[in-house]
Amino acid sequence: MSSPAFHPHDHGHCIATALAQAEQVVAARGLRLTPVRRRTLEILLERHGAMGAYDVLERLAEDGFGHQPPVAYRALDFLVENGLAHRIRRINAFTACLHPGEDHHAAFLICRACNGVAEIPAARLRAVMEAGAAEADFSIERVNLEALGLCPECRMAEAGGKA
Amino acid sequence: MSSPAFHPHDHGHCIATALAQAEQVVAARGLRLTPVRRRTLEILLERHGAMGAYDVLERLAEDGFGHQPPVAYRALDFLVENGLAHRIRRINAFTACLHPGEDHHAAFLICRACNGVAEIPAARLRAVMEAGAAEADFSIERVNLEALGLCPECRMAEAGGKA
DNA sequence: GAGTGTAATGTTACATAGTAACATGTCAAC
DNA sequence: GTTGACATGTTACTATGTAACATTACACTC
Repeated sequence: MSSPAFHPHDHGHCIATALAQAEQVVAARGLRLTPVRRRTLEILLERHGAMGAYDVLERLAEDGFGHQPPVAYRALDFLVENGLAHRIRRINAFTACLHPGEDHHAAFLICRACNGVAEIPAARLRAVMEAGAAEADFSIERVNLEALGLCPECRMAEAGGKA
Repeated sequence: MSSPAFHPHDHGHCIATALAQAEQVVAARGLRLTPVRRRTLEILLERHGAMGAYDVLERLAEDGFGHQPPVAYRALDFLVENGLAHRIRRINAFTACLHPGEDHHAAFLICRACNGVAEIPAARLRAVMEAGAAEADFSIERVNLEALGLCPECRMAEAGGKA
């Protein structure tokens, strides 16, 4: 299953795996997964949702880290640059990457109700995009592939109206 | 050619066509292309680039319209909702739609150097995205498909370094 | 052609998101 | 034990986006 985000699963396993992989990726690049960075990743991993930088910052502050925006942005940028997290422009938020190190291109399904984010493989999407770009003689460096909608749970809730 | 943005062309024609089509679309929906809205569209159409809301606002203010952010955001939102313009999240900007009324799904090629934006057809991209979403039982409502990179001109300029 | 309802425009005031610049701290290597 | 590089922290600010409400324009009715 490519996107467990919207289905029940052993989430502790998600976290452990992702953290372990993160350690590897970072070590392999001769970088350091410092306390702030690690904690930031953990915060993102706690749920399959997107979090705004300021929400992350609040959590970091509670844990004794700095209280100012750059603290969060620096850690988040580090994670994004190293493929350990993704930035979701559509909602100005960040989400942990579930399979880092695979140098994948991901696309995102964003639930507008619960803010959940599922990551789906985007190799084909990327290829199609490249083809379109080639026609315009445009060279792609990065892509943002994001869809907004409703996850199964929230769709049921909306349709049923059984609050 | 699907994306004239990065190639020489009769730009006056672009503008005239888009404005005429805008009139039609709006009329067909029983809405009004008021002065602010029309002027906002013209401003966007002046170039095949993306403009921030505050840049648009500045231009509107010069022309005697309101000076406050909601003035620009309302006009821009109106245009986006009616398919006359697109919002490019990646760079927090807006761009005129070159073929409104076709109820198309567009993807965007954004030049990071000159801020130019080309619109490419995204029917296939959308279909691929839908397929991925279906696997996760996710229902898509809107998509953002954006690529950042270099347009032909800017790539030449960068490569050559012949300033 | 005065009155009324609705949509559009305008304003103030604020909320949220992101960054530049610089001071301080940490730590490995020499 | 000093140096250099990187990481963390701060202040202060810029940029982007909205909520709430006052005012105006306009179509429609009587």
